[in-house]
Amino acid sequence: MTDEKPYHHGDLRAALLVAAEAELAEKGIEAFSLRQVAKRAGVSHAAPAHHFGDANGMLTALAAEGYRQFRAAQAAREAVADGDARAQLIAAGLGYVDFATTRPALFRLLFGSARPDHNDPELAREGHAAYTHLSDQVFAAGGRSTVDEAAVWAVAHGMADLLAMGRMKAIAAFDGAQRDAMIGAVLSRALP
Amino acid sequence: MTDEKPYHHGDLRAALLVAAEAELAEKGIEAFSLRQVAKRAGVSHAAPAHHFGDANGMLTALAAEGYRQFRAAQAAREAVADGDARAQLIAAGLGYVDFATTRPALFRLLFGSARPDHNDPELAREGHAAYTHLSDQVFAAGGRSTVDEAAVWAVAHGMADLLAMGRMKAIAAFDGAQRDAMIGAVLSRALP
DNA sequence: GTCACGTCTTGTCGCTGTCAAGATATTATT
DNA sequence: AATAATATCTTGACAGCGACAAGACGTGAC
Repeated sequence: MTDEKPYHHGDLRAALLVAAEAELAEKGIEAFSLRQVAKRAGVSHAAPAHHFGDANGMLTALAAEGYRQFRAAQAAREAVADGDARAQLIAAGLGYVDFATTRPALFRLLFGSARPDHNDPELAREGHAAYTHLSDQVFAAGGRSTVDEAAVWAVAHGMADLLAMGRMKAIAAFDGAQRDAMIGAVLSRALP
Repeated sequence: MTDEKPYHHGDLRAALLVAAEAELAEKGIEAFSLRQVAKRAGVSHAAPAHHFGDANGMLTALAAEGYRQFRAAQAAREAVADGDARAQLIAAGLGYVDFATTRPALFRLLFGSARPDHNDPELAREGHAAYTHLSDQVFAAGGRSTVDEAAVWAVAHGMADLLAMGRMKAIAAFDGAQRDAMIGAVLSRALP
């Protein structure tokens, strides 16, 4: 670690993002406070402004990081799944749900908040990469139309969102292999 | 209308809910302000407290009203659809999406916000009624398992959420009958 | 060694939600 | 009918918030 503290405080931008994710996970997006993030990182309340502009800028940067974690969650499932295209698609869907249930506040930041600026170049790039990954897998697994794409995405996203919000109790009641099997069964229907 | 103005100002509770819905639709839930709602209704900033307790209490009452509109949107589609159980289920799904796209902020209040208190008796009752309606239709249309229920709900909710947030551009690009046909095709896959 | 620049702090502003206290209008009691 | 009790609404205050301005501080360039 040679370039760890290039300036006064260290790599404050990265430290603020870590603090922001923790704050978001604890309080939820509707109680997210920029000043609390600054306090958690041990800096003054105006320090974040220089790195992110304003609070939405900080959430935009956090969302970009969130998309990387989102794709990592899918990659983790794909790595332990069978190699055929259909199994890989199911794995990606399970990773989609994994991310939503283990990091619900971050998931809502990505898909259910108006605060991140999705026109920001970095965020747009990460979001597009996530979409492209799913889309590619749909076509690799035999999908041929926009409807195929929409169906797979809708199923994965719907389960992810409902489980993240604690609404789908019929499935949330299970865990482990049973739960994966149920989610996989639902995902399977999207692509005939 | 004999009992329209039983007290000082009139039926302030109802007037506040109307103002709150307008405010929510214009500003979104993340910029929702109780004081702005009071100003819109022409009362002091502390007037809402007596009727709703606090801001979350007001959003709880608004969410209960939202669930009634949610079911009304489904009923409107069902009324003009064929009578067989499967067509009725598709219609309910189309109504689900209609509500999300025509009232996105209210939809997010119901399904994507931590602010309404879902343990509130009225809200719990309305939410349960909405769930029961969809569940009944799934079984009427031949569904037999928890997976059938989850699949239909996930598809409808996923499309609704993604369209409400403006994410599913492939389908948002269409409108009218074409759009209904695509959404209906996606819904159809959930129940084999 | 001095200057310019990037980084962070302090202080201030208007706005927010909540609480306390008081004013006003309706209803109940006698 | 007069008075008491209660429900409704207003005013005023408080701490916390995001944003902005000004200044202090450390770093690197020349």
